[in-house]
Amino acid sequence: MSKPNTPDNEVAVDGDQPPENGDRQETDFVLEKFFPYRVRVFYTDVTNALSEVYQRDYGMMPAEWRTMAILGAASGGLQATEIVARSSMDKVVVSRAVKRMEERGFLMREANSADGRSFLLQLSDEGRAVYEDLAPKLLAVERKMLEGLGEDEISDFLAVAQRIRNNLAASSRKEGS
Amino acid sequence: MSKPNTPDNEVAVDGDQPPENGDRQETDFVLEKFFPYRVRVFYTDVTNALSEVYQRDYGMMPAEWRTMAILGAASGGLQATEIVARSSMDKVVVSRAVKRMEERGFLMREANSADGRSFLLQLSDEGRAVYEDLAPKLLAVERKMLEGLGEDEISDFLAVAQRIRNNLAASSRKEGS
DNA sequence: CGAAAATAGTTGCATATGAAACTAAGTCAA
DNA sequence: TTGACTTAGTTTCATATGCAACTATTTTCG
Repeated sequence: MSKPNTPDNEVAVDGDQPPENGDRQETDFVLEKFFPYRVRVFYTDVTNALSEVYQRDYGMMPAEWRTMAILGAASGGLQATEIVARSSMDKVVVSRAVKRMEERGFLMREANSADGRSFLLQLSDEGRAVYEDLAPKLLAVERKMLEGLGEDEISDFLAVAQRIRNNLAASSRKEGS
Repeated sequence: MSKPNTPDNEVAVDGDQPPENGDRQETDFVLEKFFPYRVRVFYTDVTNALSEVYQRDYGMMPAEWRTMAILGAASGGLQATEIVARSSMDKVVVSRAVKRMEERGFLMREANSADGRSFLLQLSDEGRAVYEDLAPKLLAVERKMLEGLGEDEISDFLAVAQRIRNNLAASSRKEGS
């Protein structure tokens, strides 16, 4: 398994019709070898491992946890916009996460005197307690998933991911006239 | 198991952790550096690049494209179960993708004489034409995103991803039973 | 100034999702 | 056989999602 979808120019040889489980290649597309497919499978596992924790312990959704993670690290109040920017989540998603967290008493919204359109968000005491409980657990999950991997392997991995993102950004820029 | 939404553990922050230095800021969580966060950002870009194509050209959803990818590579008819197994998608998702593709004339369902519960699925001529159009385009996207990367870099990347998955599988197995 | 454009955030709508219940068919064992 | 269990696939339901339209402010600039 080195290169994804290596085109080996194989022409379909499909003499008759097998009764079941036919598996002949007509084209050189094989989902299991397709790089994006593997990325998805990988991502699914990673993300499930995390959400299992905050879902199970506090019934939180991904957007809520991410919002909490950002607010937990901040000292003053943040605007929702900053959370959007730093979480790379949709603004609608953030809006709803904030709403739900406020309802649950995890965060407080104060009017922003500097800008009447926005609010300053910060964790409540309860929210902070949840954060202090959850953050170490999630860092433990991270540690566990990276177990046995060297620093360099991890940074290489991230570097490759970044280069791929750059490639994609470049090509979408070319089309997005 | 505990009910959802119910913290089944102490929220209290009692030091069972490494010695602190007086400061109560013990949690050092930075979302932007958190490995799973980066994986998500990466995944989002990769997946968007793909869906942009089949979405734009044929209004297909991810599940439909994946179903098509598997059927396109097969010669005989496949059961939905096989698609579930090979796509790592939920069976409900596959069921609905199949339904929609049938409605659109992309695939055909015949009764399975060997097993009355299931059906044999295969692409219609129209579906195959779409597949033959789409597969090369998506392989091109894959090529583009991997541009400038060596084979070894890619295989290292995938190997790391696999090791992480193994770590996760191992730890969930430990908790599971 | 004040009208147009931009921005923060929310909401409406149409669709996507997955867990669990369900139907139908097959398998197993006595 | 028959009745319990398993499996394939669909449906139901409750919730998640994101685009676009919306309200309410602020900014821009003629």
